[in-house]
Amino acid sequence: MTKTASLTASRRNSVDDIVDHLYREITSLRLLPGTRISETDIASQFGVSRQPVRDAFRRLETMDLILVRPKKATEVKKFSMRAIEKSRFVRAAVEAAALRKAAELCDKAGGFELDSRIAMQHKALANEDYSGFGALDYAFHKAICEIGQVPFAFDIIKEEKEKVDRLCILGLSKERRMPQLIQDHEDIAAAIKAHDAEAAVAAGMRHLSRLDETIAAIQINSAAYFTDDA
Amino acid sequence: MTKTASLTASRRNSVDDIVDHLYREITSLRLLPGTRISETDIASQFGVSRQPVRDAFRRLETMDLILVRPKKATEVKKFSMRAIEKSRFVRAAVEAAALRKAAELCDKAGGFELDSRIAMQHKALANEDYSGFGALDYAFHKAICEIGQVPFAFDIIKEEKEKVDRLCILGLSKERRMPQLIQDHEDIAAAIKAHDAEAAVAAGMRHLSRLDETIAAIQINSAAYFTDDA
DNA sequence: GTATCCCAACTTGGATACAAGACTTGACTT
DNA sequence: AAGTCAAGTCTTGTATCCAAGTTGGGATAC
Repeated sequence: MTKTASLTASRRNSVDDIVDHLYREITSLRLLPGTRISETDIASQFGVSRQPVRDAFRRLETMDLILVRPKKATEVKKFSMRAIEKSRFVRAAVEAAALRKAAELCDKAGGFELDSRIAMQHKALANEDYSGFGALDYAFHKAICEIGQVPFAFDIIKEEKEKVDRLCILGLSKERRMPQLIQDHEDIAAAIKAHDAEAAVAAGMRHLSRLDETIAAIQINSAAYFTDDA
Repeated sequence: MTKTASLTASRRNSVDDIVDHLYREITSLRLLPGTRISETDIASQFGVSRQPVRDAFRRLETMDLILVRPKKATEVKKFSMRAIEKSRFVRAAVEAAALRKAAELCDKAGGFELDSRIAMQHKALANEDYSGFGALDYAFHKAICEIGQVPFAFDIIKEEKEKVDRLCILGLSKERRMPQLIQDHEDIAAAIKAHDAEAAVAAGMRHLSRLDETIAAIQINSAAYFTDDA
């Protein structure tokens, strides 16, 4: 989650619990876009009054996860292609910048780090551990940011990635895409190790573009979960 | 503040009014970082109960503008160099991507657009209209995004720019920097019109780096408004 | 049988009362 | 005179009540 994690740690009250719970429910798609949720329902689920739930709703609202329609109802926000394109653009820009830095600054230890992460991905593929691949994918991109000495870049990538990950649950299973994604990672790692910034960026953008196809397919198959804004 | 108190609470969503008001107060630095604000105080200022103010606080909290310390107090959040660096990185990455696209796609009309905006900036400089320069600066960067056909890129640039603008009020007056900034804009426009992406990015990064000096100076002179996190 | 209209039940928004933690200030003790 | 402890007053957190608007269903008229 975006917030200041270190500070919220000392603030474990019921509001945070409700926010966390609904955040997970929504991002995991257990609560589908368009689902109506009621303050009183959530309140009784947690055994508290409406007040903490209201606070939680305000936070989720500014996080753009729910849509509060006064006097009518509150529902899980639908996907917006406009928001997705914006998110994709940010991620592409940040990832490109991180890749350039990584290609410039990568040393032997960095190269080894990338290789070992890719090896773990191969192992996950061999073990058919599809659910664990997500974390390995995150770790790979995080390693790139660290090699490029732009650790905060991963914060942004993570934020944007999470937004889209929710969407991708609707798509095909990962197992078919995994070999392709690992191959992309190998291309990226090779370019970084060769200090070839442009090749690294090109490989990174190719990697990202896989997502576009997936999203396009989902948009067609699950049109009901999308707003018709753009 | 007192003049609009009862009027703004007319028939609009009072929560939005409170958020807007506090947002302006904070970003304009009329409310300095560290200033304590109380739910009951704001409530009586607006002539409403604590409830709408609480809702507003939740929104401002997720916007990272205030820090709510339960049972203690709520205060205007201080500047964090970590957050500023992150913001700078995002902006640099997005701006670089927009500049590359703009250099690729710029046509005659786009070049004219850039030139005319720069001409307006020269005029503002001649008229010593320092306060109006800010809007012209925004417009220039927005034009770049539009030429590059990435309109949402400006949304992000604007967001990040606003965060830092609050800080820059503490710095030196713009009048000394204006000629330099306009010169930067001319370099950027020339590179875009020449379809030289790398030169455009280089000029854009040089433009952004001016901010670093300003911020460094402010950090020293106004250390009280900064957290000591980074 | 169908269409229309009204009312009841649902939703969130706002106000108020009370609870609980933290800081301040004062008096009391040493 | 100085240190310590406790009460008071500040803060935000929570519960509950009422207001206002929308929706859907049931009853009634045709």
